[in-house]
Amino acid sequence: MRKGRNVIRNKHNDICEVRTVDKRRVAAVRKGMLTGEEAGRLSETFSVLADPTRTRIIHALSQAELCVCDISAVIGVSVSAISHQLRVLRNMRLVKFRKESKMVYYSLDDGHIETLFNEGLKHVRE
Amino acid sequence: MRKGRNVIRNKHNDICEVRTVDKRRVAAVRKGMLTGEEAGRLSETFSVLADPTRTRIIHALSQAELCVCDISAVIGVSVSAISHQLRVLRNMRLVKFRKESKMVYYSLDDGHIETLFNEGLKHVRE
DNA sequence: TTCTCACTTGAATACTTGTTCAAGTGTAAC
DNA sequence: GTTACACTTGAACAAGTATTCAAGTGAGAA
Repeated sequence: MRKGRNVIRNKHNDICEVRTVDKRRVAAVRKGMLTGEEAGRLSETFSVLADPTRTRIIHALSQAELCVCDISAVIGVSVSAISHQLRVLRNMRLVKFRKESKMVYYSLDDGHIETLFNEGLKHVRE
Repeated sequence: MRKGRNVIRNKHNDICEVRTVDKRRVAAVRKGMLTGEEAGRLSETFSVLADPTRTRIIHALSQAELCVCDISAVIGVSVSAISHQLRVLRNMRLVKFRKESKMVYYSLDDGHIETLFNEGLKHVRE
């Protein structure tokens, strides 16, 4: 049985437009809810894989350690664009690199992201 | 042993700036590479979870079937914004809905996405 | 030293995206 | 009929992002 509608107030103490329909259910779900910070970090993690260039970089590096220009050749995107994306991946500590004279070799530095990638691939391939 | 640098040509038959360093490795990786379409669908899938509002909606719906205004109340985002995001989730067939008079009840319609969500959460919580 | 090469970086541009606001739909109550 | 309500939708705006281009770095070859 559904409870009556209730007007609630937000933190600014304004009249809140939101009306809850099922107070009990809302309270229960809200209790188990992600914190704003958790939701933020979670979506940030998924954002890394939300770009086709980055997914392809990660996929390529899951197969072999590669230098920047070889990643560029494999994926068919300019060296500059790859370098920019590698910086994103570096900042998130998802790849590591090794310098050998002029060359810079990149490889994956996070097992989780590979798991996530493969889980996503499974979903796409049904 | 590193092979010599090679200038390759792209599909437009222009001289391509990209030089491969290790032809064999590049060829091998390229062979197992994702197609452009696969990479696109993969990153599209991850894009769904790349927004905190959507991750919270999915998390909420993984706990209970909820109407729009209750989702709004749980998450603390306007009904309109929630509705827009629900459309995205509907278009990707990740949620289903059920109408009961004036109310619309949403619930998850894809087990894969819950798996992906939980895998991501595991990563975030270490 | 000078030159080339592999890569990085900053600025600019074009594109995408999330939220708000206002208007609109359809159902139920009055 | 009118009103209230739950939700949807389109337009507009702001914020974020991926790529390109040009310049810069630093290591090794000449």
